Amino acid sequence: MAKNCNFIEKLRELGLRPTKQRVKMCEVLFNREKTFHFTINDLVKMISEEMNEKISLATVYNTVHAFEKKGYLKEISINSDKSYFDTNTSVHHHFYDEDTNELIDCDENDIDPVNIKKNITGKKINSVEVLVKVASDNQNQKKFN
Amino acid sequence: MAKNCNFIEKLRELGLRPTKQRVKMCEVLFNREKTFHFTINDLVKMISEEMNEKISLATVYNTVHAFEKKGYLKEISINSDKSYFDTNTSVHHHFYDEDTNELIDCDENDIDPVNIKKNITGKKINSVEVLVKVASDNQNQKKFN
DNA sequence: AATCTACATTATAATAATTCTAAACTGTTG
DNA sequence: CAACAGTTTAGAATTATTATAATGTAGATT
Repeated sequence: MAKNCNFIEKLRELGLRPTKQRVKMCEVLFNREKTFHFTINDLVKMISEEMNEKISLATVYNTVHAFEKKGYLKEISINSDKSYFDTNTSVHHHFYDEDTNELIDCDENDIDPVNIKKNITGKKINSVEVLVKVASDNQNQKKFN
Repeated sequence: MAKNCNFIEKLRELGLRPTKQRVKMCEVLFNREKTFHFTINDLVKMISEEMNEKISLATVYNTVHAFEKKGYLKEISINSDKSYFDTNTSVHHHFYDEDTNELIDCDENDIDPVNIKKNITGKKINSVEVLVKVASDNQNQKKFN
């Protein structure tokens, strides 16, 4: 991504008022070489450490959800007590390391395209997500009957 | 599943003491024709309505997690504020209707097996979950730059 | 059958993530 | 620059889940 992006313009295009807080958050989230995953808590920490700024928790929630709704962030489903977000909004899948709670992007070549043969009538497919959980020790699963 | 299963025996085999509460929960969860999905809240409601019984919320959590650890329940990842569990512990995937918040089992034939070509070194794959999100209106996703 | 003990259950408190609220603030439009 | 609608904010409220500590109970031991 080019340096000094005009996030103000970008936000305006989206119909989001380019407030000080939103521009700061754009810088933290999108002014990077690589995409990354974060929780709300991570993000608050990044804002305060990298930008030396304090943005109210409620605003961080609001803004993350606004960006998500516009399609610039993706929420990732993990069995967890917290939500993970991803600045990589392209179609891709994840490994989740259950030992370290680490979330790792799958490369395009890591998983073959998922072939969905049936659809729900009257519904469109919004997303197809594969989550591969890995760990050092394997627990096996049985049926009750 | 056969009627009047001896859940007491089953629990003992698992190294779980067959307490009154656990047997009741087995009846609610496993004494059925079809597998199903539930949240903790759903389950508490089922216990009180179907069994006319009150089991402490903490016990419900404890027992669900005990059954999960033994492999008789599976937790399902959805972008959500609550955890969903599944009495169907076989490998299968899900449709999630974002309009109604309904979770629907994929049939074996709905989705081709997912081919994972790379693995994380030193880690075993514990599970592969596909979640297909569907909805009436489709929101498109873009990149920020 | 009474007793013992480790494991379970319980009500309640504590914690944690997220959303709500209502007042103060600020881009934008005219 | 005045007005207004959309935003931010601190803090309260809500919701899901876990911890605590006292009480209860299944199963073994006497």
